[in-house]
Amino acid sequence: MNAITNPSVSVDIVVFGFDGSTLKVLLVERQLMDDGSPEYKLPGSMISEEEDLDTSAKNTLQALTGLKNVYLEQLHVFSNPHRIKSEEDRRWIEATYGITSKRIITVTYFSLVKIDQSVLRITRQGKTMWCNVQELKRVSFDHKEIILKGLERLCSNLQATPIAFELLPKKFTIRQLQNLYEAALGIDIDNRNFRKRLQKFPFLIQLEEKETKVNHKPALLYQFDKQGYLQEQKKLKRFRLF
Amino acid sequence: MNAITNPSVSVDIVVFGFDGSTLKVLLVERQLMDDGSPEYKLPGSMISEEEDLDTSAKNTLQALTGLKNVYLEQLHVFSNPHRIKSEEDRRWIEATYGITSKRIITVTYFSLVKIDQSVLRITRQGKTMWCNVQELKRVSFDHKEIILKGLERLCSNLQATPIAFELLPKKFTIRQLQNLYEAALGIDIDNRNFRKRLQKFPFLIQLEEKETKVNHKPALLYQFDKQGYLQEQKKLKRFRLF
DNA sequence: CCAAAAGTGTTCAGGATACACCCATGA
DNA sequence: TCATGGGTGTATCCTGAACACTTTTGG
Repeated sequence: MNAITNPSVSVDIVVFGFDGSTLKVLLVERQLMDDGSPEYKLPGSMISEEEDLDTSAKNTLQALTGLKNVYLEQLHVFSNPHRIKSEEDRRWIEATYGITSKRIITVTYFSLVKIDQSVLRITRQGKTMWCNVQELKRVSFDHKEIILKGLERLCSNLQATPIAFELLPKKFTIRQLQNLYEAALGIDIDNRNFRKRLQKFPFLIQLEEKETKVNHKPALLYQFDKQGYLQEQKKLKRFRLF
Repeated sequence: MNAITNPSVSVDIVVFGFDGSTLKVLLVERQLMDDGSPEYKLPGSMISEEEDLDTSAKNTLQALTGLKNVYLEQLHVFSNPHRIKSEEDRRWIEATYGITSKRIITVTYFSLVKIDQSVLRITRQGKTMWCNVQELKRVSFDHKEIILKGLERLCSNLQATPIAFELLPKKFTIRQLQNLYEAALGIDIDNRNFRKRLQKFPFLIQLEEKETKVNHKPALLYQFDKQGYLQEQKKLKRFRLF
């Protein structure tokens, strides 16, 4: 990171991904001093004095995971003066950033990525891991609380905006979209009614292509017309996908 | 404010009030050095190292305006390294807080109060003013941008949660509630349909009392059953008021 | 008795839900 | 030819929108 570091403010990013059936969150390995057992935390870092926080979050994410051009929005500020509890956490911060300040305020970000082969290659290079959201165990600091806040945001955004397409591959099937809603919101959706609803959403482009190599009737592939959506969105009312 | 001040983080609070027909935002006077002409800003201050930010916001609001026990939630972080532009602003900050740091990150809060006689008495003691949201002129720093963010939040909260009652007096009429929605969202609502919708909302208590001293048919007064709502809210689905 | 806002019901169109069978492909 | 998930239509219910007149009070 460049130039002067602000010793009391950090950014942490909750990155969600979807592999077609389950929701994942991206964690990075934290080197522990004592025993060698690995522990995981959210990607994050102290901020530079010369960047706004959106930029800090973007740069941090790229530095730690190689991800860029991903969806990113501010989530919440966590500021409890005692949010860094353990001696171990304190020592890790000192060793990593040379900072001994007792109190660090973290501004958290909410991010979504399409998990495809290139993303898997990139994220495997760093010491990162895609963890199933249902099976989170130990995460460092108060990062579990932050992830829960991210999940809330995911649910409300899924219902208010066409954010789902940030999690799906460019070309996707209706079933994948439905699986995403079902997994994230924890609900069952009637497939026929879901398709009917999608017919009224004007920014889904049906492609000529179909799935291949599946041993059942291959599904048609679709694409989200993001350009069209961004243009119309200002003028028109809100389009709800679900 | 007590103890150590963090020189790079502040809180600013957007307080909305409703006088029965128009939406207001609370501003405090800023003493200018040069000419004596008053300028207004949002209530806010630098933070103490010993408080979480919710507490800082609460205390700041009480210190500057006398308001307490009001609705308060985190709004957004404004962090542009050049958000403090003018020399005048810089000098004001140095004179007020003794801080010369170039960059201040502000964590903003969204707040709602019921404007009644006692609130008017309290807020008139400080150098504060309730400004009509439609008629905002000069406000200091980037506070206009912050107020606009607050307005967005107000609109989405009004549609998602029963937050309207934080802006109305304890006992209110249906018409006041409708006026609030119309003013904040900038829409017209059919009164009959509005009343029908309210009948399905289980936490409105119709009182025996009526308006007095109006030279037309007096309206029945209602109260929001906040206790009941808070209890049921967890178990049940979301109640949408509008 | 007049002015002003309160309060009240019905009709209609569009959206949400529930539900069962045939189709295309790989193995 | 079988197993697997893809894709389709209809009937019913519910919700939201449009719309006009009578009632109660103060002056």
